[in-house]
Amino acid sequence: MEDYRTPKLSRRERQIMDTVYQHGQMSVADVLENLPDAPSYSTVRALLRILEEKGHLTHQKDGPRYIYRPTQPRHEAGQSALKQVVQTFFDKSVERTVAALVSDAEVSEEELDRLSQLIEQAKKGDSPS
Amino acid sequence: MEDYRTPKLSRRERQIMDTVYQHGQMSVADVLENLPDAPSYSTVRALLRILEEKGHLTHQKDGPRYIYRPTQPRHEAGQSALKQVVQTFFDKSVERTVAALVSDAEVSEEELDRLSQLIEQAKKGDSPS
DNA sequence: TTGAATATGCTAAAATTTTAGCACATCATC
DNA sequence: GATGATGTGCTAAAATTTTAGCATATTCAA
Repeated sequence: MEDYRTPKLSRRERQIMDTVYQHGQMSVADVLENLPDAPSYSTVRALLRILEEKGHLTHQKDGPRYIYRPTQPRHEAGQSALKQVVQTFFDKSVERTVAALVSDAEVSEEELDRLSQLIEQAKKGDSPS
Repeated sequence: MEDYRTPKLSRRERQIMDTVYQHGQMSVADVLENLPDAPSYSTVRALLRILEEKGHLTHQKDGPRYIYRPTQPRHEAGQSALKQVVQTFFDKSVERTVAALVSDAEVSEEELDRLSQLIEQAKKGDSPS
């Protein structure tokens, strides 16, 4: 599946994809509300149609209205987005990236504990190649 | 400073900013080489000029040519980009984000150790609010 | 010091993106 | 089963982005 962050989407298209990923699924009205510099209803519909044509969204009917969802699973798109950031800003280093994440403050003591556990698990569980 | 990932940059502009952040600083020719679907030399120059106008890049002369650098420090832009991804794909949870990072595999045993240390330091060092 | 190579400055056309609006469908309710 | 509210389908104009090209400056080496 194509990463929607590859440079094939326009500004508005990307905005919309981000919102939809964040919310899981959305009606046209939902998207409109969550869009910066909100354009018109028509506009949003047009963009959603285009994104569906390109294969990034699907919709299903919910009574009278369409509900849109991403076609690519969220965790997959997330991995891909993350990878991009790691590559662009952190020299492909997971370590540096985590450092940035925990230095951002607002990470509680508890969360740090859970992070420790997380990493311990990773040490055991994963393929020790 | 404005985040260059806010929806104010066009597709090409964002491509260029990413490359420049990744490389630190670049000449026009450098950028051209590193751009997907490479356009013409003129095109790249035009885009760089625009990005400079918008305040995202500066240039200095290196002999005959211009060398471009981001105006916003890399670590700052990185934080900001990271934040966006965390928000969009990981419910604003640092924990989930780190989980995704270490589950991507290709994280060596050693690196996991360093991550442990990193977190231990964070526990001590940071403001224990 | 002159010429070739390699830069940038600037302008305008082509292509794409973004937007709005009209026509028609569907739904809920009175 | 009319009617108002709220949907979508489709088309085309406006705005922006993306591109290329010509003119001019600078550098470097013979």
